[in-house]
Amino acid sequence: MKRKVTLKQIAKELDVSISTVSKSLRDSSEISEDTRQKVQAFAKLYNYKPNLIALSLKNKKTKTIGIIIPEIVHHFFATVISGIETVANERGYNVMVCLSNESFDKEVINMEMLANGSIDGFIMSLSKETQAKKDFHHISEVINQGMPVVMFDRVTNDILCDKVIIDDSLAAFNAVQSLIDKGYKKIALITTVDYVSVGKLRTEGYLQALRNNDIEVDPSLMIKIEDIDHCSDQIEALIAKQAIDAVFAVNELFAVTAIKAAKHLQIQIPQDLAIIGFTDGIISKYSSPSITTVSQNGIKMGGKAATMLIDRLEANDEEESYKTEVIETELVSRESTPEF
Amino acid sequence: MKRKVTLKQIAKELDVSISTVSKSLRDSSEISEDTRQKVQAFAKLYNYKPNLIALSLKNKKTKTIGIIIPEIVHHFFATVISGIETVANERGYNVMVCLSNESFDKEVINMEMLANGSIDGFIMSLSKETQAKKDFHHISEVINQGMPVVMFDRVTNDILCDKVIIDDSLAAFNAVQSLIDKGYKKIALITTVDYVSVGKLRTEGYLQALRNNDIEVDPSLMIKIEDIDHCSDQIEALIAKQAIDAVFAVNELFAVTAIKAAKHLQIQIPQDLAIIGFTDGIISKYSSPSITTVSQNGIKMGGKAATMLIDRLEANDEEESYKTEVIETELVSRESTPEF
DNA sequence: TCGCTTACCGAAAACGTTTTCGTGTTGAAA
DNA sequence: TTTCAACACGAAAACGTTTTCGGTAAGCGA
Repeated sequence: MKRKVTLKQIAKELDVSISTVSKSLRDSSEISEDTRQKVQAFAKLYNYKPNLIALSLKNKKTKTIGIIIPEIVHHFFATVISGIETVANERGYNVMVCLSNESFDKEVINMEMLANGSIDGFIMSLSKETQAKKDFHHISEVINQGMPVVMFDRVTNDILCDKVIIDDSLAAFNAVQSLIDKGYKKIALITTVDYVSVGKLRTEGYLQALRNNDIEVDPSLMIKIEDIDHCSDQIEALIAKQAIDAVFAVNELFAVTAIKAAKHLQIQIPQDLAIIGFTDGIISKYSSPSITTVSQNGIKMGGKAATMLIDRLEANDEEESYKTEVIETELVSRESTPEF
Repeated sequence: MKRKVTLKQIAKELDVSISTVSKSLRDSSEISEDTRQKVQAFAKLYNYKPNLIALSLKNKKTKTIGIIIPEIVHHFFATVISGIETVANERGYNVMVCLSNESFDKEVINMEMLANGSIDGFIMSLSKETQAKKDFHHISEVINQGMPVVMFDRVTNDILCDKVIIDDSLAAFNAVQSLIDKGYKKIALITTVDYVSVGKLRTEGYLQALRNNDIEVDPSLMIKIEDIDHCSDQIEALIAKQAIDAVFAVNELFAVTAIKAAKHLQIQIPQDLAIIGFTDGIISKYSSPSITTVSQNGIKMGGKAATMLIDRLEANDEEESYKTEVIETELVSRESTPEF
C-alpha cells in the first residue's frame, strides 16, 4: 500500500525545497530546465496529484456544487441532477447531493452542513414542508454569507437569487387549451394541495384556460391530493362520475393512477376519456396507453442552473443582477389523447 | 454580506489566542469558566461554525463518500443512492455523486478526481464499458492507496473489496421456476449482451431452471439486446412467434416493451402470455398491466453498502477481510402473471 | 577588481483548524 | 521566605498547497 505522495516528500527525496517542487510542476520560469525535468519525472513516476483539500483551503474554492432536492427517487429530479452533473463536469466541478426528503429540518441541516466550506454554491429545489412553512431563513443566510444560490422548479419569490423554472401556468394552460380545441368540455383536474408552488400554478393555468373559453368551472371536477401514496380511491371516485370527458393531471403519478382507475371502471382511453399529465417521465412513456404529457426537460433545467451558478462563481464583477430563466415546455402527444 | 467568522477573528476580537478560542469552544478544562463562557457567547452571536475543509485537511478525513454509478436517470440506481444517503447522513457523512454514463474513461477520470483527497471512500457500480474492457486498474489503484471501495450490483471478481450484490442467478432461477410451476413450458428470455455481469448471471439462472425441469433450451427463444433504445422490433419479432407462453426479461424495460409488443399483436396478458421482469421500478408498478418482477431493494443495497464502507473507515484494526453481502430478492406478483 | 544584472532557488506566510508543550502567575504548604 | 503544584493561557507545529520575497552565486561590463 503506497500512500499518496506529497510535495514535501518529493522535495525531501530530491533534496530541494518544497517551493522548487511546486514551481517545477507548474512550469515556472524561475526553475532551471534541469531541475524542472528531474522533478517532473519523479512526480510522474510516483504519480503525484495535488491534494484537492489543501488547494480548496488555500484558494477558498472547492470546485464543488451542492445540490439539495426533496428526493432522488423521482424521475424529474434525477434528470435535473444529470443535467447539472454534465455541465459541472465540463467546467471542472463536482457535485455533492443532499436529500431533504421533503423535510424542512433536513433541508436546513444539509444547507448548514454544506455551507461550512464544503461547496462553492447551491442548486436547490424547495421541500414541500419548506414551502408550507414559508420559512427561508436558512437560504437567505447562506446568500448573505456570499454564497450564490440557484433555485429551480420549486422556487419562492421571498428569496432573491437566480432561478430556473418553467412557466407552469402557461404550460398547463396550453395543455388544457389543446383539450378544449379537440372539443372536450368536461375537463377534470387532479392537482396537489395549494402550498406546492408548481401545483398551484398549474391549477391556475387550468382555470385560466376554462375561463378563456367560457367554460364554467365546476369545483366538483377538481380534486386536490394530499397524500400521493393513497390517491387511487379519490381519483377513481372522480372518474366514476360519468360527467367528465377529459382529465388534466399535474403530475404523471396522478395521470397514471387515473388511467388505472379508468381501466378498472371499463372506461376506454382515449375514446371515452382523454388524459394529459405533467412531467415527461418514465411512466408516461411506458404506460399503456402511453400518456400525453407536458415535458419539462429536466436535463436542460439542470444544465441551465449549473451554468448560471458557475458563471456567477467565476464572474469577477461582484454585483450582477439576479435572473430567472424560463425553460420552454412541450406537449408530447401520446396514446392517452386522440390524434385530432 | 457578513462572511463566515474564523477562530482567528474571534481571537483578535476578544484579545485572546487562537488556541484559547478553540479550546473554549471544545469545552476544554484548561480554560477558565469565565473565558470559556465569554468565547462561547461571542461565537454563538457570530454564528461560528468550524470550516470543514480545514478540518478535513487536518484530520485527513473528509467525512464524504464518493459514489460512482453508470447513470442516475434510472430507478434502481436512484434508490441505491437514496439508501446510501440515508445511512451516510445518519453517521455524519455526505455524498459526492459522479456519473460515468457507462463510459470507461469517465469512470476513470471521476475516480482519479475524487481520489485526490475529496473523499474517504468509494461506493461504485461498474460501467458497461468497464465491464466489457475488463480494465480495473483505476480501482485497484485507489485501493492500493488505502482508500476503501465497496462495489454493488455490477461487480467483478478481479477486484478484492467489499461487495453488495443480489444473487442474480438464483433470483432469475426462482422467477423462471415459478413460471414452470404454473405450467408454462415455452418460456422466452430477453436478456442483455453477455458482458453485462448481471445480465449474464440472470441468463444462467434461466437456463438452470429449464434444465432442472428437463425443458429443452431453445436458442431461438432467447434474444440478447444490445441497444436498449431500439429493442422493440427485436422483441416484437420474438413474441410474434406463437410458440411461447411466457417471457422472462432481465430488466423492466425489456418487460414493458414486451407488454407493448404483445398488445400490439393483440395478445392478452396474462391469459395468452405471462411476463416476469427484473428490478422493481416505477415502470413495473404503474404499467398496465402491472408487471410481476424480481424486486432488488435498492434502498437496502445502498444502505448496506454505506454501512460496510463507513464501518471500514472507522475501524481501527486495519486488516479485516473483505465481505460480499447478498441482499435477498423477492418475487413481487402483479397482473402480468396469473394468480395461480 | 568592483558593481550590477540575471538565473536559480529557498524561507516563510497564508488558508483554518487542533493539539502538544511551554510558560507565567497564583496560592498554599513547608 | 522559599518551593511547588495547580491553573490559565499562548506559541508553534502540523495538514498540503501556492506565492511572494529575499538571497546567493555566476556572469559580465567597466
